[in-house]
Amino acid sequence: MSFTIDDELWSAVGDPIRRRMLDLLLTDGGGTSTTLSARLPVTRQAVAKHLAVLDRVGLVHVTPSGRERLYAVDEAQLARAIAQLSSVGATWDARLRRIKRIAEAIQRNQES
Amino acid sequence: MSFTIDDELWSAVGDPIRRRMLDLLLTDGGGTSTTLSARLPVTRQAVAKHLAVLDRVGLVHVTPSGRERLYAVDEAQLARAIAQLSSVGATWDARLRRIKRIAEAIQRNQES
DNA sequence: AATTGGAGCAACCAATGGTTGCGCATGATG
DNA sequence: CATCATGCGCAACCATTGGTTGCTCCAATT
Repeated sequence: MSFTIDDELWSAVGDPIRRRMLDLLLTDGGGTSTTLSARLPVTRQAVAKHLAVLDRVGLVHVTPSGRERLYAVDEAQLARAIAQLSSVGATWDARLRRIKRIAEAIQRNQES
Repeated sequence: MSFTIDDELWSAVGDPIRRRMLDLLLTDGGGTSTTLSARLPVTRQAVAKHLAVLDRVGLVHVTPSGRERLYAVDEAQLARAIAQLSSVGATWDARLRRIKRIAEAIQRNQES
């Protein structure tokens, strides 16, 4: 039980386009809806919507500069998202291992 | 670039309900749409649709038994999904660390 | 044979990710 | 200074998806 995970955060990084956006923002150190859309297979408007989602969950923050709106990754929040990802992965991993252990125990029992 | 990630697999585990379903299937060792829906905040039909999604990407498999259809987690496929999760996490983590390193280097430069 | 209960199917609804088209404001250019 | 052009936001619209209800069907139990 007890999903320590923040569903909003997860679903924010659940979208493949948003993951690529985070990737671009990380490697380029920032970007606008226009610059991002130039490197993605979707329109500027779609990118803007995604940026709004990422902004809502705090994964990016924006700094207006003239007529541009420059977005950059919030590193602390991304770190939290990463932690939650690996947390769920670890949980499942542990369960899989437990199942395997039990299965092996049963097999040992049957052999004896 | 090169997203080694299988978007279908990711988006399958991207849904919070489906994650909880996988969780239940893992802990209980299997279940049907009816038994799962009893422990989830959605209807049997919704669960059935989710099971169809999980089945399509191979995260679960079904064994008909009488009038029931028993679903269980495909451990190998789940293991692959976990690997991809942690892979993306590791990538981002590395990028964050690199950024931090660069930032520190700059700061050291400015101090000198 | 009648009843019960699990599962599938269809219609429908809301939210989301995508598009196009437009207007607006601000920075660059003559 | 006037004009051009560009970056952005807003609105309407469409397709897909996750959810519901209502029904039928089929197999197990009694």
